[in-house]
Amino acid sequence: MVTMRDVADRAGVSIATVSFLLNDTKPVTEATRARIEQAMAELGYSRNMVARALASRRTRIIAMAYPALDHRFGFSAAEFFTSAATAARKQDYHLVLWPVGNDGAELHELVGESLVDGVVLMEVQLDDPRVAILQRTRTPFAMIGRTTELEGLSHVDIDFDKTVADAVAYLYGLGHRNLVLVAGDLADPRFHNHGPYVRTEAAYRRISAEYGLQTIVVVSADNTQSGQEAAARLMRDHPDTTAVLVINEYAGLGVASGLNRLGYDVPGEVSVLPLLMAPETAALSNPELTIMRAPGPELGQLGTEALIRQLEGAAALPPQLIPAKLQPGSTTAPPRPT
Amino acid sequence: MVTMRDVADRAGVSIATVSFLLNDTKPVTEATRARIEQAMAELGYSRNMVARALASRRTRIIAMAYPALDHRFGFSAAEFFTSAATAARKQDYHLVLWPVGNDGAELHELVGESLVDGVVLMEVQLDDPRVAILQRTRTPFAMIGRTTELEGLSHVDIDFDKTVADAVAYLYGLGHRNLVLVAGDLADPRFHNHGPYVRTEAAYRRISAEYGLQTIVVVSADNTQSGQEAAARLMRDHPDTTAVLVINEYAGLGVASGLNRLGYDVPGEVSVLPLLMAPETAALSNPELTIMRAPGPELGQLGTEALIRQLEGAAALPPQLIPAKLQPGSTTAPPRPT
DNA sequence: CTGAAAGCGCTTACAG
DNA sequence: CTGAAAGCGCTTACAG
Repeated sequence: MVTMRDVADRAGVSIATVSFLLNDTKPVTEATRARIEQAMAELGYSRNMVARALASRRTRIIAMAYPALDHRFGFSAAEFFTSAATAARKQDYHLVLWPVGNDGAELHELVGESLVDGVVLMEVQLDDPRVAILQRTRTPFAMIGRTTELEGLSHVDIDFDKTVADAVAYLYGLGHRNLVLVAGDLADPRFHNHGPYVRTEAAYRRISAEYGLQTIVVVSADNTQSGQEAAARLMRDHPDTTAVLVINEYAGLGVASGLNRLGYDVPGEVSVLPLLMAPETAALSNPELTIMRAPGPELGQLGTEALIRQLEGAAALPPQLIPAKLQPGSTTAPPRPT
Repeated sequence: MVTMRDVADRAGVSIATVSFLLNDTKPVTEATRARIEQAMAELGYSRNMVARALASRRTRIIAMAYPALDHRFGFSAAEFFTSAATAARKQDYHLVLWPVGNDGAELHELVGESLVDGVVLMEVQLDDPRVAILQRTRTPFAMIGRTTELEGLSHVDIDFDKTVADAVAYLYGLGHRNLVLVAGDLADPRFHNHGPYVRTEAAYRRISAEYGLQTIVVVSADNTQSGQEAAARLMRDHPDTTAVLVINEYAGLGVASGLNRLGYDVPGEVSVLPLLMAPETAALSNPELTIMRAPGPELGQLGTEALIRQLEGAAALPPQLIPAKLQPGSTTAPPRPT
């Protein structure tokens, strides 16, 4: 392995000067810069991150903590990760995906090892035990999602209110008056405090009332099968339904295919509009779903940037809420005239 | 931060003894063990991985290099990653997911930093430029997949021959004689040397000939849309078809839904059997697909274990090939009697 | 603008 | 079985 010592010797300088140049921490004359750069090129030097981390007490590694056991890692999670990794790399950080349990045991182990400078927390619950661990160990972190208590916590999240408002406005504008929300299952212990479920459903109840619409909510777990069953249930109990909004990504696929197999024309008879879906998931459906496109890439980037600002001691950005945006597909249309 | 020094002082021993205990590298008497363990507990000590890495010249970090740009990260990749991370943790290693380009630029940067002890390479191409980089830099690595040249390279892969043989035997046993393979698109530059495409198609051509069957192959990209188009094309050109095998995961979804929307009864008229699919993908289809379940978890585990054996200097295991296994669903049945 | 030196928190021969 | 000490490859006051 070629070290800074080797470079310094060949360039005829001290290792301090090499370090100053590499980190751009002190000015170096053009002449010595040239000698050092030539030496590095000739020797094929590259800096040892481990030694740098030990000496500087900064590893420049950020962990994205993902509750792998409780949440499947699908297209949406991949979007988060990819955009976060890109954002980190731009600022000379490495972002790694770290599977952790929701209870925080692995997370505690991870931050104890001094291996990461900070943590981006995904799939934050309203009362997330992982937050307490990070606070107690004074680990810098940013949340994608929100706990109930937010005092001073760096976070970004989906703007559920605006997402639902835009979705309802869109369907209302098409002429729909008989809407149904297929919500998440808060009775499932893994999701009993799941912010997106709670906030989306609350927003829907408020907004549908504002429009003077009947508020009908049916529940589905996040899988195709359950979405299909929800579709059957809701058409049985509410046969006048002309448009369905769906919170869960995979339930959304199931609602669309379930309506199809029940013989309903989508969107001729019933429109389907998932509220938080990745485009790659939407493309799995046939016809391709009209969706409120989940802002995964934006959130991954903003969450990472918020964390890095903390790490660099810059002023914190105010929390940002990003709405999902309408992405046209083939599952929404005006209701059939009666 | 509480260091080994603090623990040693409190326990009245030297830091060397603490280290010997922690690493189990030298015997320690029961009495001192107890004192050290108590001191660690009282102080809440946890070892600094960075210092350990620098001193031992081993970071105990393994990177799983994933070509994020060229391959979407879906359920199959998530299976690899999760099982590999679990296997690594069992042996006191950390496995991190590292997005890299297929050309190897980021990979070169990564291994130059001395941040990882080794690399698990996913989505290996038949002539993968990343392999040369790892060899040149003498970085230990294991491949999930195979290059053409395999001399001395640690690898695990799918047993494509057995997978196809089992799939054809199963359909043949049900009575099918008019099979079609929906293969991958080798004309796509991102996949022109994609081992799974090449090997699966070759296996199919050989095996269908052995059964005395007509060998019919149509091509599809790996998305739902393309799979649907392939379904339409193959039923138009080969209306006698009673069973379809599909290489690509998302094309498999499209073939099934495409047949449905063309009015074919699946599996009454046409059986559909994807050759390499994750169960979570199969569950997205309706009815749920019968699949050859891709051995993602096994490969992730075996690839990681193979790498760790290298890192620990243990004798290499022979390369292992794991077949996909039939997982019953609702898209295969005997052909309709004619 | 550059350098000598201490130090980051461990591991590991070496000695006893 | 235990310890003193060198060293891993850097960064960073401090001094000039």
